[in-house]
Amino acid sequence: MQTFKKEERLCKKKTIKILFEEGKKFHVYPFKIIWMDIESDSKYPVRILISVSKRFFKKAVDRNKIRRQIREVYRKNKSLFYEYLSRQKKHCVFAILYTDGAFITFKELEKKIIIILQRLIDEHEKTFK
RNA sequence: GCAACAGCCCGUUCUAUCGCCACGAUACGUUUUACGAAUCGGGGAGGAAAGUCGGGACAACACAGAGCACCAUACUUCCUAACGGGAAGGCUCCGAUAUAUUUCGGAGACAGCAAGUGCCACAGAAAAUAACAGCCUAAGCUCCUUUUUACAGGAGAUGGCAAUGGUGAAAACGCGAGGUAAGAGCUCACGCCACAUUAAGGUGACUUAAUGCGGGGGUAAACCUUAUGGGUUGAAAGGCUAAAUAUACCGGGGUUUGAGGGUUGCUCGCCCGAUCCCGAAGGGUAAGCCGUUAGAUCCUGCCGGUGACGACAGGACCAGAUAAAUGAUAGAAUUCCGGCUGAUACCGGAAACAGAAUCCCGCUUACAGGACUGUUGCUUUU
RNA sequence: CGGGAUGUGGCGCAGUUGGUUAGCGUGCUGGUCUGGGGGACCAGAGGCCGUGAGUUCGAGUCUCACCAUCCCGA
Repeated sequence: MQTFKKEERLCKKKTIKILFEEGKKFHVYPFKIIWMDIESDSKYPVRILISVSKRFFKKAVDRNKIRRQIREVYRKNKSLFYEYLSRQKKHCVFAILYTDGAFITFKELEKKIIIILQRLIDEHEKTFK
């Protein structure tokens, strides 16, 4: 299912605060990923936060565009990560931050996101073995 | 037909696949409400949503009053819920055309320096009381000379004057005549300006004409004066539900002889009035609903008005998110740019400015391209 | 959403009530002292005062609009 509902987004202020204080981080240019494991009884295994800083893109239109493209790519490719987590019976939250001042094309974006999801699985395996 | 200027309006479209947000309907599950997932239906950024520069609506608190501050505005009339906005008009200045002055276009924070105070660098005698240089010394005073013995001449003191001073952004209304010892709006004619009165036109600003009185440097985006207006706060307003608890303890100060609070900033006055303020330290919560989208609303027609705009009739319901929806990809069309060409075709690239957050009316700023209207110029055809 | 501050040589800052030629420290360039470096001394360059209008005889300064940066308020 290539959906992206409210339950799949990270909305709780408290959770966000904890994530930024205690989450594990890695970089895949031009992104920065912060993730952590949580206890939850939601039917969706992952909650995600997408952020594009005002520091890199001054105009709201540009920020919206990048955020929407990231969301779109994630929506289409997330099944990989979902299947893995469902097998492990784990829940996870992560934030994906765009940390560069230039645009990249949609196809490049797609490649990067797939790399990120693969890396997340790897990191997750390392942590819980 | 082309070009320039001004005004006004629009501001990409279609298809496929996969999504997001709220609403309505249907049947289903848990079953009191409500919630959950499913299907269907129609809806989902802008002319500036931006800057947050004005003004409102709305909400809470306050609302015997007086004075002083403070802030805003500033030609007139009208429009508007209101405005620092808009319309029409007046005046001043600038540009063009013809050169009496008219016509066209543009700009103007456009009340008052003749209410007071301040400031005006350098230069210059002097930047506003008129001083200095200078000119004159008539009348009256002192001395001297000559002698026709007083009418003269000279010097001094005393007094008068604002013409001359060529510097400056700016020089004591301009210019001419009279007048005088020398001079001066001191007087007069013409002209400029200010004020007052009257008459005519205009709702009015104002215009034209006459009479009277008068002479004034500039600067209020200098202080200020005058007139008018202004209660404070701001959706983080405010209301409700849920959850959670502790005015702990310590230090300082005040107090029924009136502390403290409210009343706009202050003073007076008025009202309430018995645990009140400050510091330090600590405990709990920080989740959701209403406000929140039907309104100074939008569309069409017609009428009134020079116009901004208003009245009437009919129709429509048109975003409501909240770590924040309104999208992504692919293809096609349309427009523009570049390459190539005699021209099409073809290839490549681009599609402006920009994203609602309580709502509305303005202003300002950004903007690819296009449509319409008007004026002016050139050209072609009839 | 509301309120406020700042913008001046490369960098950090002064600049009064509009006035003649916009200063200071540091850095830069050249020279002198030294055998050389450091250091000291001397000289010099470098500014349309964030941008654009307006008021004024004359704006870094006054007024308006815009741009950028920063801060405060739950």
